[in-house]
Amino acid sequence: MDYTRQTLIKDNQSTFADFLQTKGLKLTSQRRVILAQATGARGHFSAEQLLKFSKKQDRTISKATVYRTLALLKESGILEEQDFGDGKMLYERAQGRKHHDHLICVRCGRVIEFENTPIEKLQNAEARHHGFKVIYHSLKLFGFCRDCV
Amino acid sequence: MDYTRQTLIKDNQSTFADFLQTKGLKLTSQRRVILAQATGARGHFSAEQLLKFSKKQDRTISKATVYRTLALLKESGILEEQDFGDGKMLYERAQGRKHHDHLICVRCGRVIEFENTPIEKLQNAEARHHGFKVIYHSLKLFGFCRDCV
DNA sequence: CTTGATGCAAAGTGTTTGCAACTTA
DNA sequence: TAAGTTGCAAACACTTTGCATCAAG
Repeated sequence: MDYTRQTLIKDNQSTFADFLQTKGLKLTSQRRVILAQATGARGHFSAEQLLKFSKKQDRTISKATVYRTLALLKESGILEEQDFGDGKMLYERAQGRKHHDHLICVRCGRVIEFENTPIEKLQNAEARHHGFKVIYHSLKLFGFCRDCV
Repeated sequence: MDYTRQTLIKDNQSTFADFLQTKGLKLTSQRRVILAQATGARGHFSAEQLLKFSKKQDRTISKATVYRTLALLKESGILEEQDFGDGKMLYERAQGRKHHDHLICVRCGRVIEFENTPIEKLQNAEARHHGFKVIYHSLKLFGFCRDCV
């Protein structure tokens, strides 16, 4: 784990602590474990996977607590929720990362991230044309990745 | 209902009949009713709504049959399934219509459709850059519509 | 008359919630 | 020690499925 990664996790910790304090909520040992696992994970993960990882550190952590903490991590901007259409939500680290969209391989499930400013500009122009104010968007390209074509 | 609409519905009927025949499936009275309601509906509708409409024509039609028929209508290309993130799938007529994307108002739920070729071109270029072959895509812009800003 | 389709209710899936016991601040 | 948090199991919402009966071809 490199320096940047360490720094980001540190940021995540204080962001979450501040978020909880501001809302009069408590930083429990379970929340600490779940935060650590969520921000330490690479790529996209499900609630079920997060539960599994968290249980390795504290076997008493429950599914309910994972879901409740996931909601807080989303609300605080530390995680972002993604729906790739496979019936369950996936999560990824959001804080300190730029917005990006996804290419999803329908065969192997691989997810590739990309940023494309020209597309975003055109999206905004399109929205403006309809008198629409965009808050967030979701662009997913489904198909075959290099290895699955 | 105008001439074009009539023609489209006719197309839907023969498409579905052909589809079923090719697969050795049967065109039942329930399927006829559900097809008619699905292709006659305007805009986006849920399985539950389709069941409600279909029951008006034949009160014995069941939820299970609606879901099973919906799968066939999707497979035959007559309907397209959309997930606007409200916990249930929505459907829209697809046959004979151009591909389009959606603006979704997070306050009133209104859905605006748009076509944007330049965006699609950029998407394909982006995919190509990753050695990715796109089969289909989903672009949704969430925000406030003109009346909800 | 054979094979697929139907309605019903039960099962499934991922997620949320009520509650009594327990921690954090 | 007050107020939020936890684990558990039950509840939820949507969708799917097993099965005996029914109907299309």
